[in-house]
Amino acid sequence: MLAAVAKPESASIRSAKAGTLETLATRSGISAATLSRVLNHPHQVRAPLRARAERVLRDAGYVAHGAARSLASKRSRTMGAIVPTIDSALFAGVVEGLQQAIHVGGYQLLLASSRYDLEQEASEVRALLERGVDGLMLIGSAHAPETLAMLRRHGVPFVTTCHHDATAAWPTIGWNNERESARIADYLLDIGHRRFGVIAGIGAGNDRAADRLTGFRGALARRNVRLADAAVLERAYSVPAARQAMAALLRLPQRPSAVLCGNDILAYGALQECLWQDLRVPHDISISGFDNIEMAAHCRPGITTIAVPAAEIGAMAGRALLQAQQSEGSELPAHAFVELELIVRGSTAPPPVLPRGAAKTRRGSVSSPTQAVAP
Amino acid sequence: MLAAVAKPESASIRSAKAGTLETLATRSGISAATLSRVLNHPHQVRAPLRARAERVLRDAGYVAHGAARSLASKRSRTMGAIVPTIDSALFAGVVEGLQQAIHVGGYQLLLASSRYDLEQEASEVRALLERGVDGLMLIGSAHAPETLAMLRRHGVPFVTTCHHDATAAWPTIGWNNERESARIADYLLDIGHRRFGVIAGIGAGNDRAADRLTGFRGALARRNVRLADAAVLERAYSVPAARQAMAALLRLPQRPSAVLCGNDILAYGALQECLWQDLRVPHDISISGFDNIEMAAHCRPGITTIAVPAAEIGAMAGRALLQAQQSEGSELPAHAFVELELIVRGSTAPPPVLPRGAAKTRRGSVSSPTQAVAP
DNA sequence: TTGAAAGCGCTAACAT
DNA sequence: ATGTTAGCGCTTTCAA
Repeated sequence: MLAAVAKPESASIRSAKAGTLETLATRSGISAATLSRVLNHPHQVRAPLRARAERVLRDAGYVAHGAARSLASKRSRTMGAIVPTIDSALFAGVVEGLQQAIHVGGYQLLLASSRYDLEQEASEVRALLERGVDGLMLIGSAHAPETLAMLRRHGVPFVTTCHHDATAAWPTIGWNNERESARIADYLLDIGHRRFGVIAGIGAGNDRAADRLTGFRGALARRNVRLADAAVLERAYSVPAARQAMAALLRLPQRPSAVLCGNDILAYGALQECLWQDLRVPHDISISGFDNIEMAAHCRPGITTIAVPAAEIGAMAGRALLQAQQSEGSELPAHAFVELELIVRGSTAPPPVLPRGAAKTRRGSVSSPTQAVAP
Repeated sequence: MLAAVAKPESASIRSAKAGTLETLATRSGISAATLSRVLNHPHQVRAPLRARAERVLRDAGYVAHGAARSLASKRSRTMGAIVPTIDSALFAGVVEGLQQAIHVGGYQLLLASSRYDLEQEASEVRALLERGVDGLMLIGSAHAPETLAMLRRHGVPFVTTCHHDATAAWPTIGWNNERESARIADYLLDIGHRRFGVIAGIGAGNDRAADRLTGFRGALARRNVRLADAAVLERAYSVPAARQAMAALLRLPQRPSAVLCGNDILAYGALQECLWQDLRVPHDISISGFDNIEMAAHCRPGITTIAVPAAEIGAMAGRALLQAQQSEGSELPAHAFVELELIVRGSTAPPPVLPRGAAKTRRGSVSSPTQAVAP
């Protein structure tokens, strides 16, 4: 079956009837300027005239012409956001929160995705700048030099989220990924683990993934726990990739008693692989995640993780951007630091007592808390 | 710490240096018209001049002013999309696919969410129309009359996805929810189930949810299987809501041997509740979903469901919208019908033989295949 | 092929 | 408080 894709009856972008302010002005006797004022600064128009104008507008079914409006007012009433991918529980939550927040200010959201590629991000920034966004939200601290240059030149207010960087020249809204992931590692160390594996996100162009890995490494190093290179795997955030990585870790001569994952997707995949191989989690092996996506709470066992308030982060970004509109050139609280919560679930427990584990321990020692995993 | 949200050094939306075509024209000796042509219709300008113009543009770091451009050309190079919520694996996938598809045409995505509210949707449609979107994607067939009226008046090309309606005056891209859900019900009937429970999405303002429920009902009716009112629950798409619903179903005097769920989130919650109550799935009870979100494949047992190619749906919508731009007023293939696949996983199996189930069967009959669940 | 000129529809000074 | 006027920066006839 063939049908037009809802084609206009007139070639014009707006139907002839729809009318411009000019049209309505001549037709109603109220000047276009007043009509415009009623739309933008209602209290500047005295009540009776305003009421009349409102009726005229409503009766005509008037819909403003955004482009003309932006051109004249230098504001698009549109905010931009660029995320690595929309198809992620974390970023979808952030975007949803952002869009709800700017919505209350009458703003719309121009959304793009960078696919974890900083060049792509730069190109999207340019595209959104061309569309005249009044503000912009980006993810993380790693950006192409060109991105920052364009942003600076245009002077568009922007914030970055899901990380924290007190030294950044712009506001950041989020948490310290390195510190938080160190926290999970510390927790596992505290309950006795000494042999670790890591399934991290791919660090290239992804500061959050890189920082989380750095956090894992740092925490272990501070407790003199060695982490072999072969026990650290970087993988794309997908369940199959994580399963494959976990399978590799399980093949290591010194099987880890705990596997730190860069996010919950990776943790979930790791968990599935263990269950598949009839390993008991957490009895045989502990697994931790990051983000606290819905699945982490609902799978069995639940995944020990760090809870990230995705929607709230987005909402904070939205409010900051909104605020930047009003306070033209004024100072704003920046670098919002978000406290995260460690959520302990069933995927982690103290390591097995390894009584018969002599074969796996280098010196056959049964309890050497600072003993590291061999390469 | 206080810091400006990346405030412009100049009050203007664009830095003084950035330059307009006019500026560049006087500065370079090439007219603004030619510069514009180089940007929009390069082949209309002879190579040498074009090359020079391109250098001028590049050296100046020229970034077009979208509003001015839209005003003059009557095209915004922007597509709109309104989904019930972004924070859903299905819609996130659709949006991601849509944005990738329009990206190849140089279009950006203006995204809004309706929160499953048709009035809200109408308001967002209006906002996007004001922003001058060149095309629009909506979800489903249920829309406020006002929504359709505005769309018609503006003549903006639009498509609706995730449903199929051959009678619609605009293109629809998707599948027949009623038919597909009937398919799942038929499958469960085929393997022997006769006592059903249903956990449906909330049908008000959500044609997909309503259609799926209709499909379940229809399939059972055609096989003369009764479905008690008490065995049909409508719930928001959330795991806790689904768990609560499943708990209610399990309390029914005639416990269902199979529970049809409106989507995978509901199925997942239902599954969790069963596991929680130490029921074996599918041995004691079968559960089915819809959408085939990632979790459905990876939980244990996996959820029997209908696979929806979310990203592909979005991409199809994007391509249709793109096509509508070029073929001004021409005919387009519409009502794309997408075939879905039934994926059988571990959450469904033939019903228990109920040998000792006399207490639960009204007439104590052991095998009455067409016997329905009592109210 | 290129340039000059006329808007696109609105907002914001500027008058009154 | 309201109307008149002058652009906003671009695209697109229209001339040359």
